Amino acid sequence: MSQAPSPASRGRPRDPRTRTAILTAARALLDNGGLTAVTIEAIAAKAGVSRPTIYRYWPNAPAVAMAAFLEASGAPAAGKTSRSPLAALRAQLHAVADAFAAPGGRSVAAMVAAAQSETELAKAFRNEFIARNRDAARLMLERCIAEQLVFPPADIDLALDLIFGPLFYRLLMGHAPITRGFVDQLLDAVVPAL
Amino acid sequence: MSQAPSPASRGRPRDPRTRTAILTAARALLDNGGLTAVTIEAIAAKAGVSRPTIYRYWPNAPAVAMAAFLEASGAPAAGKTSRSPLAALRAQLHAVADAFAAPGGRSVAAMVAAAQSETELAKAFRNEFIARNRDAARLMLERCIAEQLVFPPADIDLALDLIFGPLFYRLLMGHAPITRGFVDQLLDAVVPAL
Amino acid sequence: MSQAPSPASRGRPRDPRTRTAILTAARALLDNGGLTAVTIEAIAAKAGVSRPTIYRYWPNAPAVAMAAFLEASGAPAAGKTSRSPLAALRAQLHAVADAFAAPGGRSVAAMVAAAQSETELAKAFRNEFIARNRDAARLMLERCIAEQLVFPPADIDLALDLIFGPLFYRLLMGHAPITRGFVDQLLDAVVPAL
Amino acid sequence: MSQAPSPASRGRPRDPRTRTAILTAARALLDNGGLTAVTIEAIAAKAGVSRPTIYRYWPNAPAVAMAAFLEASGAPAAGKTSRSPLAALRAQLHAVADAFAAPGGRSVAAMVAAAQSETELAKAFRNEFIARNRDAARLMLERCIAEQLVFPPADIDLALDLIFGPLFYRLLMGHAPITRGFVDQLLDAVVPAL
DNA sequence: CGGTAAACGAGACGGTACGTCGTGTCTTTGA
DNA sequence: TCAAAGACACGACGTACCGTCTCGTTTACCG
Repeated sequence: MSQAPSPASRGRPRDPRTRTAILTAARALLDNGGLTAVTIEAIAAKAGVSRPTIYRYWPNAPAVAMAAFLEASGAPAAGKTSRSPLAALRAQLHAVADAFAAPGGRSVAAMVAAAQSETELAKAFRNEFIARNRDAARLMLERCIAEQLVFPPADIDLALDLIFGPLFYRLLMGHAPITRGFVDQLLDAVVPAL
Repeated sequence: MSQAPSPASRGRPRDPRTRTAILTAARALLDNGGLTAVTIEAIAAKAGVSRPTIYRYWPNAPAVAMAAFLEASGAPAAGKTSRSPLAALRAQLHAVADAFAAPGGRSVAAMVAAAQSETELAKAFRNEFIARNRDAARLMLERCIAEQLVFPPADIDLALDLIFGPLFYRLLMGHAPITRGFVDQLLDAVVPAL
Repeated sequence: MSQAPSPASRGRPRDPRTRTAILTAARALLDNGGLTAVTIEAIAAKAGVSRPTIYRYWPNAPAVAMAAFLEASGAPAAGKTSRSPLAALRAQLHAVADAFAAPGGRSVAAMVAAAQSETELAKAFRNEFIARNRDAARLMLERCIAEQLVFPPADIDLALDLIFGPLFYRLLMGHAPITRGFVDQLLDAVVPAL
Repeated sequence: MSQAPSPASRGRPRDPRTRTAILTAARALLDNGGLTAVTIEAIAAKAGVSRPTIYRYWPNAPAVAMAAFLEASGAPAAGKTSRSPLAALRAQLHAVADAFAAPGGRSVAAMVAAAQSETELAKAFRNEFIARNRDAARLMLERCIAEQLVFPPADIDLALDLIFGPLFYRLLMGHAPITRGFVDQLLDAVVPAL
């Protein structure tokens, strides 16, 4: 009966604990059980939240899983700037390798899989997780170039593909383990190629 | 009361058309709709076969999909031996790139995804599809080494990871297209690194 | 600590248009779609009113429907006193028959149905709608008796049951139409029986 | 792979206990709780049957309730033929009155209500329950006429409306109890009117 | 005239039930 | 013995309303 031109929030505000509870539950389910365990039903039960509430936040189960995954996989530990950029890059990739090798690494693979069926998820995964890793590595590479530790490559994106490609390849195929030694070999082979 | 227990087949033999019909239907569903479209229900309807029959051949839907995929992705076209092994390797990878870029490439990604949740599928995919590609490439590489076209690398499997990794990386992330130019750049960077 | 609970209104008075809007919307939904279409959600949307507001007026959806129905089914048109009371009674029942036969008649049936599950509604329906019709007819009957047009029946309530019973029976069972001819036959049979 | 022109049943036959279990559970829920208690969920739980199974038999909850009701309200006890047909009619109506007055009478009202929203249910209720009662009464009436106990009425269906209408009217409105005395009064008024 | 109390809209939230889909198993009949 | 048809329990889906609540805003009255 009266108008409602309020610019900012209208209605009852969302309880911030709801969102957190959902994502925490989803993350836990993802870590055990993998992607198929992340059902709306299970999340609702574990988070103590009703199913419709989850749908108020995300459109379906994989979307929740992706959100939980991205939230959890925060910013990659920033390489210490004190070290040489080449050492920093190596350290950074070691961190990625560790993450992939750890039980949580299965989640990464699961999210890659999930991103195959829905464009929205693919975009989110690419723009958040993938871009995050690439950007960090790109920064290091550019510092190396600036300090003339490596020869400027024709295409820095190709260089990033050369570095990350084999890592994900091993993660997803599982034909060989992802060790620190593997990362070292990888860098030793790629860096001179630039 | 019962006669000779014929050592081989007992009772009504399996109609070979059944198996074919199932795989054909599964393949069709995989190509449109992707992995989620490959349901036992849909296969049964499309193949004109009952659901229990499918279960008599495979344990679940992803397994049928994988079988259909592997059956369809036959042996990679053998590189002409007349050419230089390096050119043959390049030609082979061009073929892979073409396959990945084609609509069927989505199926490859789908199967990678499917292989994440079940060990059995992962093994099948690795031992058939991945190994097939790697073995073909390994053969070429070894010929190159034999003809002293490339320096013998410390680890030939690492070399294969360097080659195939970026290809799958692009396929699965979709952050950049998989062109023949990309393959050429890739080889130009990797080969001298060996 | 708390002062006089001012007997009359405190705070902002209710906007009279709110009540009207809700009842109008409920009535419209009742007429199409029937009772199941009368949901709080739909009323709120149609009336441009928030859901809690409706609950401030009535406890649940059927109650709103009943209120809307009773409000709409105003007093039965008073029979002209100039005519003979018997003719007036007949005219009155013709009006009821017309109302039942009209599309709005479905609402009557719907409210009978609604009254089955909740005592409160049953009481309201009985005391308002049923009583209204019975009282009007009783008045006419008593006039007939006073004017010695009919023999004084033992039980006037039974007489009313004899008159209204078949009408509602046909309305609710739908095994035969409710025509004016039916009303005439009904009266012709019942009146001499008294 | 082969055609299926088998005339009789194909596939696994329905377990007859399933149907019974569902109807029994529905009937129990209907008797306590009324129509709103008859939810597919509750039936499934009580009958130890899965929800989809129920949907394989009936399209929705009211339909199950109706089926349960009709199954339970078997044939009306046939009046002893040894008595006079008038006495038999009276006895039959006494039985109906008893049924209406008993707790199960609420179910009858509930089914009348349910029949208001769906044509299919209305038809079933009319053709089974209503017709059953009417036919039994019609038979008695016709015998009375044959034995010249009552004057042949112009319209026997109207006579049935006169008899059953008030009964249902009281059942549904609840403004007065349904006693045997009421039935007697009813007959005493209606029979001479014919 | 300014404080207070209620009306009101918006929307979050936990529930319950819905009707559907797909799964994997089992039980028949028929080839 | 294979195969087709279909019954069945199970689990999850995504949706619709429910009734309650917590806000922010509005509007009257009353001190």
